[in-house]
Amino acid sequence: MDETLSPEPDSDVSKELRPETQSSKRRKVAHEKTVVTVKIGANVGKLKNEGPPFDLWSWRKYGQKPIKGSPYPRGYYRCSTSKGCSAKKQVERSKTDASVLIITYTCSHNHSGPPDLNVISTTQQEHDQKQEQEQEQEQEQEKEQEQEQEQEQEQDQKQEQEQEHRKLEEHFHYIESPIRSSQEEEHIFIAHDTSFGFLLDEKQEPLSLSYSQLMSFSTPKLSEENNDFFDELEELPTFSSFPSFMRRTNNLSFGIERIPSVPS
DNA sequence: CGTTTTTGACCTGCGC
DNA sequence: GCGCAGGTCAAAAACG
Repeated sequence: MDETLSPEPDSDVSKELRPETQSSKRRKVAHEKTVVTVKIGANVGKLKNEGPPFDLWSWRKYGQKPIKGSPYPRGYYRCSTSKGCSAKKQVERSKTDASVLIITYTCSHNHSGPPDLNVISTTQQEHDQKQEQEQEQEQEQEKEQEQEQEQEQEQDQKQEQEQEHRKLEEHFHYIESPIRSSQEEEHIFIAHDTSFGFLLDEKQEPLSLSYSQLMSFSTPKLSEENNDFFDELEELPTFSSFPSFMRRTNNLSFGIERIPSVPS
């Protein structure tokens, strides 16, 4: 409003704009910071706009900024499930690996959790194994991408729905590893997935995490063909589109039929 | 019509 | 003290 347009030199003005005094803690103190690294396959490109709402939360995008050193911009999302919810998340692509999405969650939800969430706890064994697998997969990532691009067109959607189930369990790994980049608690969830764009089935069994983790875990989805697409546009996909369908239907059956409107 | 996305501008924190 | 980068807000546009 006026304040924004004509900010007075006085520092008081800024406070009026942000009654929550977040201005001071905005950068310094981030309540709970959870970093989620999601590895996605090229398959995701299929479901252009809708990925599986892992977290089942509704996110509203409120900003986007190009990040220094990264070819991809960072998207800022806010929880729209509840008005007073201060949960936020930042979604950006790894500068080195376009197939890796880095989602940073801040603050927790004030309201009750999403409808259905199955709980699974990742064991340390998995944790270790995943880390090793991760490294291997990273190397294979490039190969996979090429292969997937071809396969994705051939694969049948119906089959995917069934296969997804298994794939999720096999390929989707969430690794929680505490990292100390700051004083806050940070966890890294690394999700290896070669075909995730369907876990939101009615079954909802595939994606399972400890509730507290899932609480802030969301699944972004790529749009379009991915790499090329982003390379050109240099922008992140907006995975926050699922809120709309979420609210309307219970079964979360989003448009698998949705065909990427990518110019052939 | 209501909600969400987009986009530019503004503000704050940090480093030099 | 200045400049840079990141983060948020708000108005307009787009979409369902």
